[in-house]
Parts: sequence; structure tokens; C-alpha cells
Amino acid sequence: MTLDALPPHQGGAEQLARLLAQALLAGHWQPGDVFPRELDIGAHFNVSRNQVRNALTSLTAAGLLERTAGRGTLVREMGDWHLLDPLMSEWMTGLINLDPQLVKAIYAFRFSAEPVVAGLAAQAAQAEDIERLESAFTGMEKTASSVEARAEHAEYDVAFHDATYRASHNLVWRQMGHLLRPSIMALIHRSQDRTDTLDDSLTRHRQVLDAIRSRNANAAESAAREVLRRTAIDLGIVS
Amino acid sequence: MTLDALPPHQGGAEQLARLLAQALLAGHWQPGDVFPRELDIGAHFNVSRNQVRNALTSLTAAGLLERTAGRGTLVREMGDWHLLDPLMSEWMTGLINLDPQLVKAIYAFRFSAEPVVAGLAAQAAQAEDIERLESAFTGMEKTASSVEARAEHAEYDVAFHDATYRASHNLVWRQMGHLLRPSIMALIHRSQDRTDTLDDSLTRHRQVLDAIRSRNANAAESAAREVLRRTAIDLGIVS
DNA sequence: AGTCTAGTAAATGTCTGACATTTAGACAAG
DNA sequence: CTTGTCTAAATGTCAGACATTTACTAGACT
Repeated sequence: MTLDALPPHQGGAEQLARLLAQALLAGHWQPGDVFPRELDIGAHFNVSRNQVRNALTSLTAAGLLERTAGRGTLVREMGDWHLLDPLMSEWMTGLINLDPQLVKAIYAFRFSAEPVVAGLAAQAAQAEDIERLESAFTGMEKTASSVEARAEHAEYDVAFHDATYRASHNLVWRQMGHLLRPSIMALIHRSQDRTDTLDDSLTRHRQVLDAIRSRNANAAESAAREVLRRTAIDLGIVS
Repeated sequence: MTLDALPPHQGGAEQLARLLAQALLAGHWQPGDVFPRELDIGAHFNVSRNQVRNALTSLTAAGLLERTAGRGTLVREMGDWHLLDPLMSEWMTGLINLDPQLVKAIYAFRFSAEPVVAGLAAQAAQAEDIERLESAFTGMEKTASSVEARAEHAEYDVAFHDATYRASHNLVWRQMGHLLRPSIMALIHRSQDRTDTLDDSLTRHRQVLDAIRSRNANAAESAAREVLRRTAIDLGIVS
């Protein structure tokens, strides 16, 4: 794989890092491949070696690359990626070509984890957590009917689930909220036209909200499972 | 807080990063405090500005610091830390002064998550996963009796739980295995002298292993919960 | 007195060129 | 066939100058 297929870029090292990271996430290189040399990257994009090094430092920290003096830069396999690094979430968001295997893995994680998180949220939620959940839910309601607001709807969807993670009041669970945006965005094209399933989704989200509000952990748990079940079935995670 | 209290260092930027990170994790600076300037750090440790910058880049990527040109470097609060960054796990491991609140948060996470993971593992485990679990378990058995082997025992303990996460065959869950080492190491001094509780621990670990081996998800789930319950009670996570 | 503006100091960010170190491979001597 | 050495090529490091951002200060003007 060469750099020729990549679009030009403008801006700092962050932009360059995003560009390269998204190319890696899209699978333009195979694990074990040698990544282009610093000087070649710099020449191709007309940036200094510094910027290239800064960008590659980010990708290395995210587990995408492995660099050794003398040998060069190698592409690591998916199992080594730091999927929970916020930078990774940012890079994954808005990436159309995200590997279906990865989308499935993230969703399978959510399907197993979010019921537990919702249960914890029902136990630990404070007033401000409930407010965040309600605000996100009403946003989802407002944007449910119109088709052109589906991007906005997805944002409220993200906000709702993120509010659930935050309501657990656990520092570790809260970190995983970062995975929500790429996960939800990657599935935005799935069953987008069926308004009946959207009504269904709203109803189930409401049940999660109600269960947390009434501090019913078991109800929150099963409600959260129901929210995710349809897509889990579609993805072949559960039958 | 000044740098004077920190021990000297030798080695590259990684050592320096570890040193500074552990000082931050131990709470030597308060959130919002200004961190020493690059040049001061370099002067104090006799390293080049490059090394300092590389070290600070790591700490920034881990969410420990926030840097802005002109203003300087600020210390971020615990809620912003990237607890799931493998570097953080490495830094936390072997740190005696780890914030009790953090230890509790990580353990609370494990107490809620690991039963689910064990259930998944029972469904997805392959032969090699079982082998890893068995190998770790026999290691735990061998090192259970002698007192001087407690460090080695802890390593087998880490290996056992990590094998559980890996056996789930989910990329996201697998990442969280990194948290195990600091969590287990931080609690190594807790009830270390009670051989009866150690026998108890072994028995319960065996039940997890057996449940996964016989693909009984429900049994694995409750067995994993029992493994963690005693410490969870000690930490005040559950009553 | 108050407010806007220009200027200044101080911090991080960037660039550049040279050099150091590590690695893989070639090639010859033993 | 092994060992050792040399060479080329890649990343890592250094040092110094400069750029940019930020906060603060001192005047000028109303």
C-alpha cells in the first residue's frame, strides 16, 4: 500500500494523524506490513519531519503501529489496537469503511456490558444524571419524526447512552462512553427508514429512563438489553 | 509541589515519564495545579528538552496533563484520566501510594464486569483458552502455600483473570485485562497472611475454571462473582 | 476613573540540520 | 558453516533558533 491513494491534507500533525489512522482503520495496510518511512510521508504531504513524527507518535500510542530504530515502522494487528483510547474513538467516528468485524465486536461488548451499566446507574444516579438522561431523551423524541434530522438524532442517542455510563458513577465505566459515538455512527444507516422500529427504539429508551429514575436495577438491566437486542440480532451477535 | 521530592532517574524518556506519572498518580499535585516548566524539569533531571517533551507527551496522551502554548502545563482531575490506557496500567503497577478511591473504583468495575466476562468466556472459550486458564490455576496452586512466593502467586492470579478476559474472544473486553495487574497488585497486602482465605480463593477460582470448561455460563457468572465478593465487601463496594 | 490598546515576558510549539543508535543484510575470513 | 565486520538505511536524539499563544502591564485616550 502506498500513500498515493490518500487525500491531501492541511493543518497540523493532528490532521495528519487522523488521516493516517483512518487509512489504517479502514484496512489499507495489512498487519505486519511496513509503514512508509518518515521522510517519504513528509515528502508526500509536504510537512516537516517533526509533524510526521508527532503524528506517528500518536498512532504508536494507540497501538496501531510499532516502531523500532533501524527496522522501521510496522503495522500492528487489530488485537493490539487500543480501542478504548479516546483518540481511537475520534478517529473511528465518521469513518465509513470501518471494519465490520470491529463494529460487531464493539456492539457485542455493548450488548453484554450496557445492561450491567444500566443496573449500576439505577443504583447510583443523582439528580443531575436523571436530568441528563431526560434531556437526551426529549432530544431523541424531537428528532425522531423528520428524516433530515437523523444526524442530530444520533447525537442525542449517543448522549443518552453516555449519560447512562456517567450515571454509574464509576470512573472506569465512564471511560467507555467514548466507544458509543463510533458504535452508533457506524450503524446509522441500518434500518434508518423504518419509522416503526424507531418508535420501538424510543419506547425502549423510555423504559430505561423510567427504570433508572425509579431506581429499579433489574428493570434497568433488562430494558437496556432490549434497547440493544434488535441490532444485536441483526449483527448476528445473539439469535 | 516541587520536583525536589522526586528521586533521581536514569534512562530514557520512558523512565522519566514513569517517574512523573507515578508522582501524579500518587497525588503529589492537585488538579488544576500548574506543572513545572519543561526547562525546569530538564534542568532538575539533567536531560534534554526533547526527553522532557517526549515524557510530557505521554502524560498528556494519558489524560494526566493538559498543555497549552503560552499558559503552561496544568494537572487534570482524576475523572479525565485515561484509566484504560495500557501505559497507565504500567504506571499504576507497583505504585504503593495508589489513591484508595481509584483502587476502589477499579475493583467496583471488576466486580460488576467480570461475572459477565466469565459468562461470555464459558460460551466462547477455545481449547487454548482452557489451557491458559489451567496453566494459570496450577501456578496459583503451586505458589499458594509458601509465603515468599506471594509475588509469583499474584502473577498467576493476574494470568488467570487475564485468560478469562481473553477467553471472551471480544476485542474490547480483552483490552481491559490491562487493568488487572494494578488492581491485583494494589491489593496484595490485603489478607495476605490468612491461609484459610487463600484456600477459599483457590476453591472459588477452580469453580470458575470448571464452569468455563463445562461451558456453563450461569455457573461461571456466579463463580466469578464469588471470587471477587470477599474483597468487594472489604472495600465497601457491596455489603 | 475606566477602558481600550500596544507592548513585553514567558511558556509551549515548530523547524532544521547534524549526529547517534539500532537493525538487517552482504561479504569475506576462519 | 560459523563468525566477524563493514555498510546502508531506518528511527531516535540533540541543540539552537524561531514561531505562536497567553497573561500581564503600562499608557493613551475618553
